Amino acid sequence: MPELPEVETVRRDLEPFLRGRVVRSVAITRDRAVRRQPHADFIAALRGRRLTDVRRHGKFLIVDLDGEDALVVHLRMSGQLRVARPADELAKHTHVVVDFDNKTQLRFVDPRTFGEMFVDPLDEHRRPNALRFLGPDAVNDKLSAVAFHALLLGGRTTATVKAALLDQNSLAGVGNLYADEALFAARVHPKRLAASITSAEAAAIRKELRRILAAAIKARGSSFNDGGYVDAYGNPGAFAQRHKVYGRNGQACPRCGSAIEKIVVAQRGTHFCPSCQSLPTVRESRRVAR
DNA sequence: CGATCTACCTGATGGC
DNA sequence: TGCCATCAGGTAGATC
Repeated sequence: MPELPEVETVRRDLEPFLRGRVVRSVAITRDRAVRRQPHADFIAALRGRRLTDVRRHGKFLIVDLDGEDALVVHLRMSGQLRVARPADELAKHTHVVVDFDNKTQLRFVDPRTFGEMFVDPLDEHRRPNALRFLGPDAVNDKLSAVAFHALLLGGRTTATVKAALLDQNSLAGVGNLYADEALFAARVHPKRLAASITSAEAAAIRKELRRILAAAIKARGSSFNDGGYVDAYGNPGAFAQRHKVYGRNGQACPRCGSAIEKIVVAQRGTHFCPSCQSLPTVRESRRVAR
């Protein structure tokens, strides 16, 4: 499932490929792939436009058009953006094909159809209107430790720290996998109340999160056998083998040897080490018991 | 208001 | 072997 490192890898693949290209035609073969606007509007907004840049905010890709709007893409669970030539075999679940002026194509492939594309106006900060709700990007250098702590607290009362990390309105880009890995590295229990996180703990979570995201980008993301995430050329990333807890329930904790457990937190499968991630206080345990 | 629940999907997996 | 039930997961929108 693409999260920040995977989307960033795709962005880096696509930038040299898309920059300067002019859209010749657009074909939508699955209605749901473009659902925020009429298909005709989407196609008309793209045809004849030149692509000037490829950016990312959280898990959203933003492809700038020459003007005041952008093509926005979210891969959700199973979406892929693939570069291709017109003669290349069409993969199953290909829902959108964009043809360019140099006989190349960008293809949107998405088995679970949760992903989507849309064209959206940019505001004065060149942010798409629909992405105004997003918090700062998780790898934004300007996000200080103090600001990060404030984001985690965020007026929350009963929400867990894991829920806070997953909240894209607070912090953009962290999904289930990297939330688990960061909390393990920072030795913070996923069920801890966000409101109880100290500044020292927040600093540790921020530091580990940034370290892990950077390492995952360097490894070109996390891929699984389910064929979910691959880069723009169809190649898997190499970071999954370095996961410490995600998908490793029952295995030995690499730090203390205890068995990794899988529980449900914030309605998500959550992996953690019960002995070396600080336990919630008794009072917190009672609050988040259900 | 914050927090939680549900819908949206399909491929993979497990049980019988 | 085949069939069915279950699960996974990000976000929007509804509900608590």
